[in-house]
Amino acid sequence: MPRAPKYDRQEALDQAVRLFWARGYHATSLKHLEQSLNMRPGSLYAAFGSKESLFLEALDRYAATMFHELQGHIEREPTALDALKAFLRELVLGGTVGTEPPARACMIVKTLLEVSEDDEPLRSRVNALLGSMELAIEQLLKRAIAQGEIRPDTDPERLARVVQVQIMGLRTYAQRELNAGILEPLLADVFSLLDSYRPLPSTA
Amino acid sequence: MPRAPKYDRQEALDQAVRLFWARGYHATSLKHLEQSLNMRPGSLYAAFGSKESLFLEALDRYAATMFHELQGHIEREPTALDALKAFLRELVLGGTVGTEPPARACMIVKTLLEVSEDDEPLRSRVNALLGSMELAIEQLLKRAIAQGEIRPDTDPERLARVVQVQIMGLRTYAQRELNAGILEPLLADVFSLLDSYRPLPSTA
DNA sequence: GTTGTTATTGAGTGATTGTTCAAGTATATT
DNA sequence: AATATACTTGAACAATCACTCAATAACAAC
Repeated sequence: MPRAPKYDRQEALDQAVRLFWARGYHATSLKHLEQSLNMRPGSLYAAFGSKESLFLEALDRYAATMFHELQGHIEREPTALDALKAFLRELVLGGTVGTEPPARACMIVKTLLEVSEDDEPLRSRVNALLGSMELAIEQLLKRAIAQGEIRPDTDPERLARVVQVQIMGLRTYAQRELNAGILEPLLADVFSLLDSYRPLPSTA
Repeated sequence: MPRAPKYDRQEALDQAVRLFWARGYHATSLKHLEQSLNMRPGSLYAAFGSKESLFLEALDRYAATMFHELQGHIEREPTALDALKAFLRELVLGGTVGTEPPARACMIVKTLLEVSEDDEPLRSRVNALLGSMELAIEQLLKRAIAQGEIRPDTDPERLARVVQVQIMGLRTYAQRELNAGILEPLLADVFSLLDSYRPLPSTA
C-alpha cells in the first residue's frame, strides 16, 4: 500500500555528515543540503523535520562512527594503550593519501566551538557526546591500568581528561595548513606523553 | 572643518571582538553588530567597509591583545618557563570569578574551525596568526633552553608545536560545561608535561 | 486496472541576510 | 553667522534564509 522512498536514509545522512562536518552548522544552507543529498525541500522536511534535527542526527551518526572505530582498534590491537594510540593516529592522520575526510578537526569539537547559548539543543548534545567519549577513554585506561600498562597510582578519570585534551589539540592543530611531515613527530611527542604514565622500569 | 565621529573606534572594535568571539562569524548578524556597537549601518560601513573586514580587524585586535598578555607575563615572571605557564594559566582560567571572557576557547581557533574553503581571506589570516603565535612560543622556548631551564637537546620548533596543541586542547576543553575544580588539575598535568623537558637532576 | 496510501515536487511563504545611499545633522574653521 | 566637511540616520535593496503545502506521481494490494 505505501510507496517506498526513493532515497536511502543512511546514505542521505552520510552526505549530511560530510556537509555539516566540512561547513559547520550555520554556514550550511538548505540549498547546500538539497543539492548534496539530492532531495527537494518537501522530502527533506518529511524525512528529518528541520535543519536542526537533521544536524543532530548527523552529529549522532558521526559520533557513532567514531565510537565504532575506537571499538575496532580495541579489538584489533594487543593492548589497551596500543588501541588508544592507533585510534589517535587514525584520527589525526586518517585518510591521508587516500580519501580525505571533510575536515581534520572533530565535528563534535567544531560544533562545540560554533554553537552559542541560543542553540541550546545542540549545546547539550555536544556536551553529552563529549562526556561519553571521555568515559570510553576512561574505561580503556582502567583496562590499561589493570593490565599493568599504566602505573596503578594513576587516576584514570583525570588522565582521560588529559587524553581528550590531546585529541582536541592534535586534531584542531591538524586543521591548519601545514607542511608535510609535521604531524608524525607531533603524534610521537604525544605518544611519549602517554608513555610517561607507564610503570617505571624495575630498578631491582 | 571635519566633523568628529561620535563613536570611539577602539571601543567599537572591542565590542566587535566580544560579539564575534562569543557567536562566531556566521552566527553574528549585522543586526547584532548594530545593536552591540550602537552604530547604524551607514556608520558601520563607513568605518569598517564590510562585515568581513570588520571581523578581520577584530581578529587582529584579539590577537594583538593575546600577544600583549604574553609579553606582559614574560616581563613579569622570573624565567621563560614560568612566563609560559602563567600565560597558559591565564588563558585557561583567566577571568574566572571576575569578568568572564565571552568564550573560553581561543577566537582564532574558533575561526579556524568555523571557516571553510570559500571564506579564503579569513582562512589565510587565521593561519598567519597561528603561525606567528607559534613563532613567539618558539622564541620563548629558545630562551628557556639558553637559560638551562629546558634540556639543550630539545628542538624548540618541535616543542612549540606541542605547546600549541596543549593550548588549543586546554582552551577548547574548557569551553565544555564542566564541574568546578576540573581545570586546575588538568592544567597541572600539562605543566608536568612541560617540566618533563627540564634537564634531568644531576646524578653526581 | 482500480484504489489507497504515501513520497516527491517546486513554487511560494515571510523573515532576515549584508549592503547602499540620499537626506539630514553636527562641528571646526573662517 | 556662514560655510565646508564629514559623520549619522534609516528607509530600501536584492538575495538568501529556513520552511510550507497543494498538486502530482509512484508504488502495493486487490
